[in-house]
Amino acid sequence: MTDTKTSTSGRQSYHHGDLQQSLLQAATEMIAEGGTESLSMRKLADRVGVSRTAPYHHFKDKNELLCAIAEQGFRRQESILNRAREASGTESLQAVFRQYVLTYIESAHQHREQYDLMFGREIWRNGQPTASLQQLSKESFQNWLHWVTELQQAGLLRGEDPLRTAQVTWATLHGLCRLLNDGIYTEASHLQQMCDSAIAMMLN
Amino acid sequence: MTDTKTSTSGRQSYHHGDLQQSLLQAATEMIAEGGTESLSMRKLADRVGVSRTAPYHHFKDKNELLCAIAEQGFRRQESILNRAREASGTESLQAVFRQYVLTYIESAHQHREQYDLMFGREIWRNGQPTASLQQLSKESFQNWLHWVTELQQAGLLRGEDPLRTAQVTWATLHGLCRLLNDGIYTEASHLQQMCDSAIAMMLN
DNA sequence: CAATCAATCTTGACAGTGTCAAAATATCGC
DNA sequence: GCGATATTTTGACACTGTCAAGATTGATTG
Repeated sequence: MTDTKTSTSGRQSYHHGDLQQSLLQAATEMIAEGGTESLSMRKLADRVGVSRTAPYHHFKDKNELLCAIAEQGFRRQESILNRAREASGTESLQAVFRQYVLTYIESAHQHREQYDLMFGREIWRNGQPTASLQQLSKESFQNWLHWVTELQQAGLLRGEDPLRTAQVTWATLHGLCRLLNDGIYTEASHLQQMCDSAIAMMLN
Repeated sequence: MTDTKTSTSGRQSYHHGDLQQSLLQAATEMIAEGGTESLSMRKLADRVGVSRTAPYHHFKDKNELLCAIAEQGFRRQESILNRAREASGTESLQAVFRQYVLTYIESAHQHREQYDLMFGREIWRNGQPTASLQQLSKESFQNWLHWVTELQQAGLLRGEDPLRTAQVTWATLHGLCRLLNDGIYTEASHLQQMCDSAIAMMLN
């Protein structure tokens, strides 16, 4: 009768047509608005216009849904890092590095709730990270490790053991993100200054 | 009739006698065992041997209870820092600083769940931090800032603006704690190496 | 086209949660 | 001993995640 199926707007047939994708999108929005805690499976189902338990045919768990959303975040991070590494030929390494740090933290701040989800206890402690999420996050760090190794060899970054250096520098970025996101001890307005201070600490 | 009141062991009278303290203690234990999420007001009441809503006469909220527990954590941190600063006269500054970093991270790891509570979203984002908790955490950072300023003046730490330096160095510590606690990208067995790597980055 | 089958969605149900209101009980100041 | 006050309890409500069983549809065959 009416147009339904893959159309993202009109749904009144029994089968939604594209529930999985709609769920992901709506859930991402809800998390962005009010954090993981404001996302309940029931409200989500309501928002998409479907019954409470319908989502369970596309995601085994709430946990699995959250993992899927976290994965998207890791993919965004990956693309940010890749863009930076690609630009490494054109500009000065230090400028590229600084830009990356800024972009990383700004992106984490812009998608703060998703960032919290990516590294928060909700997934990594309470729930269980999906196999694919684990792999993705591992690859993400491997990417960082590779770049840090290069930057070290180029004489830009301090430190000896590349692995330790990668861990510590990343911990610094991560710590800053968390502090900014949670508003502890820091204010968002000081972002640039703190970044520069952090970079100065890491540089050779 | 029977001995009750302030006695911490025997309770069978209507009035518990020392509920507030017992609640705090039991809640701390439960959190240490299974994290914030495994602590429910009802289970807590059960554990202390009291009815579901009794705790609400001593803590307005679950939030307030959590804040009280977080406060204890801040007090422990404060004493760790104070001990370090007191020892600054006897030993070499660098050795004292290294010892502090190690102790901080080890303590955060030992009381990981409480540490997550102290800086996690549960309190600082979902709930609302108590006025006293806010003050305590602010003082905690002020303490750190003071020491960092001293260490900078003594030529031990890098950086220019003491505030930025304090923020960034602390973010590094905090980031390491979180990674260790959540087991992301790091293993607890590398703790010492990572600490030394981090310290090398901060030193002048 | 008709019949079967698998995918998809819904309704009903259960145990668990935080927390409010009203009632019960004990302790303390007089 | 009596009344005020502090403390604890029972009942109730709305909300959560998720399981089991039934209803509805679209796809696949004969």
